[in-house]
Amino acid sequence: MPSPRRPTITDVARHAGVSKGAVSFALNGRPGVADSTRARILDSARELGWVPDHRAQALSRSRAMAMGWIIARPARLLGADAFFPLFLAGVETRLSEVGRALVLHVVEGGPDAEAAVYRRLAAGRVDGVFLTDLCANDPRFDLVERLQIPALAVGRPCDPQRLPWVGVDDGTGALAAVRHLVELGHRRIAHVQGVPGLVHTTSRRCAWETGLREAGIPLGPMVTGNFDGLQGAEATRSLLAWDPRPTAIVYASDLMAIAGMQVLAAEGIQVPGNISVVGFDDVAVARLLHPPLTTVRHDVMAWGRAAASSLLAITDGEEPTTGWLDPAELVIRDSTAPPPKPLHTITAKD
Amino acid sequence: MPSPRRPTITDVARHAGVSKGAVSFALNGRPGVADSTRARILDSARELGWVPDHRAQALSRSRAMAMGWIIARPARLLGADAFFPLFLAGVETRLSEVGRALVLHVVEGGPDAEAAVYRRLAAGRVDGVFLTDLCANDPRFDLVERLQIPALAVGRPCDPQRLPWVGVDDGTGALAAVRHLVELGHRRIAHVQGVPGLVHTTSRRCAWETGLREAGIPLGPMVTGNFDGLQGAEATRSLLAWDPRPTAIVYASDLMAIAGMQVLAAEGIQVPGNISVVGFDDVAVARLLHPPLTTVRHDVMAWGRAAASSLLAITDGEEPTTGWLDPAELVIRDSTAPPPKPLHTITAKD
DNA sequence: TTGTACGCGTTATCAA
DNA sequence: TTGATAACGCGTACAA
Repeated sequence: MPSPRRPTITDVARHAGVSKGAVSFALNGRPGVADSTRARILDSARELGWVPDHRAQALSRSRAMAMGWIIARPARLLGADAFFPLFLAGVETRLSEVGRALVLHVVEGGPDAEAAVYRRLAAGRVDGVFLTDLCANDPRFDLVERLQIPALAVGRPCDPQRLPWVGVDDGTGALAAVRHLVELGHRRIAHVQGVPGLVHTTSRRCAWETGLREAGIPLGPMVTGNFDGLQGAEATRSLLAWDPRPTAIVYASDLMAIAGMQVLAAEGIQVPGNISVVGFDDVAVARLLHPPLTTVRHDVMAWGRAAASSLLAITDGEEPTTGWLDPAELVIRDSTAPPPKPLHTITAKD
Repeated sequence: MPSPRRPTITDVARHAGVSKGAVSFALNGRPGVADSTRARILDSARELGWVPDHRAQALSRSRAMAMGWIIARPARLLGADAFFPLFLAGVETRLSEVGRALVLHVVEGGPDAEAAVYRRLAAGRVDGVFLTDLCANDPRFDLVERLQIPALAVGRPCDPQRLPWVGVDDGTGALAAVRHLVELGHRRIAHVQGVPGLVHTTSRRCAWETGLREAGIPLGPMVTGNFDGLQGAEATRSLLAWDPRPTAIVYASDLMAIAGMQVLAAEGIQVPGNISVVGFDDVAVARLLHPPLTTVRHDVMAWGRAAASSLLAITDGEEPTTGWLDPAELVIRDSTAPPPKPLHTITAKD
């Protein structure tokens, strides 16, 4: 059996008795082809089972029909990341609608390795890139400019003029969390922040500070966690050593909060009876915990969709939508409650 | 400022004073070019900052230099999936090593929409595809054959002759879980299975049945869950209504187990005091729960790496590694313990 | 509508 | 052995 070579546009042209150009016009729905001819061409294409060759199309259109996302992070951490799969799902659904693919790269090994991947992608592999995990003085801003590759920042860059961006204001949600705790009567509210340097770590911490300040509460203890939850456990233990001990802890991620709750449970500290806990992300298990976790939700899939739309606009030469999407919002469940003692120390019942 | 057009191979050739062909030979490290000439060409390329255009390379080599992974599942579920991010990370690290990209598609909307995406990818967008979420009589086997696109099954297909495959034997781990419970003295061991039809759902359930049979225990109650954890809660409630009530539950996923534990906690049932719980996957939070979850771990990243290696071999015309990787293994933590009552009801001191 | 040059790297052919 | 030349892959776009 001879290997049935995939039909090319030439085969379709011959079959329909027209030229290559006519086929191209007909299939891209452009004027200049008589209706009857167009119908004949479409029939031929269907009959032969012709599908445009992606490589040829990419070359002649000078477009890769794909977007790139480079994640510079130890691959193992992706398993514990709340943002990654949902953002990806959002991006993907949007790109699929217009026949674009997502080219994904996970790169470990420092800025040089990362830059090398950007260079590879810029050489016609993708039409644009998403920049996630923004940090202060992000070197990728220079990089994409030098590489002349369209880019979209996911989150608000420190210099928002430099690049189009789409962000979810997580500060609003974090502030709502602190206000919620203040309303419940908490005066000693600690914070476990995320990886230092990332803009969302900063924005969440600043929101926490703002919340305390507007309530006239001195800044409470703050410790630093990281991507996985393990640091959340350690951070929690160090907070418990504080004197006076915090009555509430605002974590920068659900995973750290979950790890923290385990430490509290192991120490015999009731949540929310003795200490209130707030997470961030609203991961799938958050509502399944005991107690269900009060947390801050952001619609990450919608974020992904919006980011994809913006990047598509950029690469298509249109004006991209840029700025904030719906802000993150507080989801109150059962891990927050009034603090154990009436208010402050004045009722020195201790 | 004139837009500094990216240099082409012709520019390099002119700069080095040789022909296009010579440049191509030199840069691909092939014989037929004098060492001095080769060095001159490489210098020119470096000086001009030339990087081969991916689109042109793909067209002339008739290779996309990318692999495809089509996930036919509601995008929203990716956020709660334990397999997806880790498998992806494993695939990605391997593909990156050889300069290949991963083209990802999430598709909702039934078999037709799915088939359409395979057709698109087969038209030169990728060189091969991963087939995950295998099910009995999987229609994709015919599809990839008809499309003549190299494919690798992730997991053991029902007909393992049909396609190269790489799997992790989760039955071994599930069986170990049941044996562990039997050794602890459990005689009423329930199972919450995953999405019906998937091969791993079947293999886990069969392992549970085998474990019970070899212990001489009649098959206990079994209920069906799904991808997200919510069904795990409902399933657990229905198991609690069983009489006599199970003393242990083996869940087909950690997420369902976590949801189940919340139900148990809400009902005032101690874990593991009253009921033992076993999960599956060993997600990041499993060890962070209270109590830490006994579960079955499979190295999903290694699975991804191995799958990528096999698919690369296939597309490179080599003999792919196929078959089982290291089996899943039981991780005993604190959610399992002897049942509350001595043995059965008869105290049959076998 | 047709014919054909073009995009750009690869490779077969052939001359030196 | 070295290297130039030209055909090739396949869809697009413009002149005719």
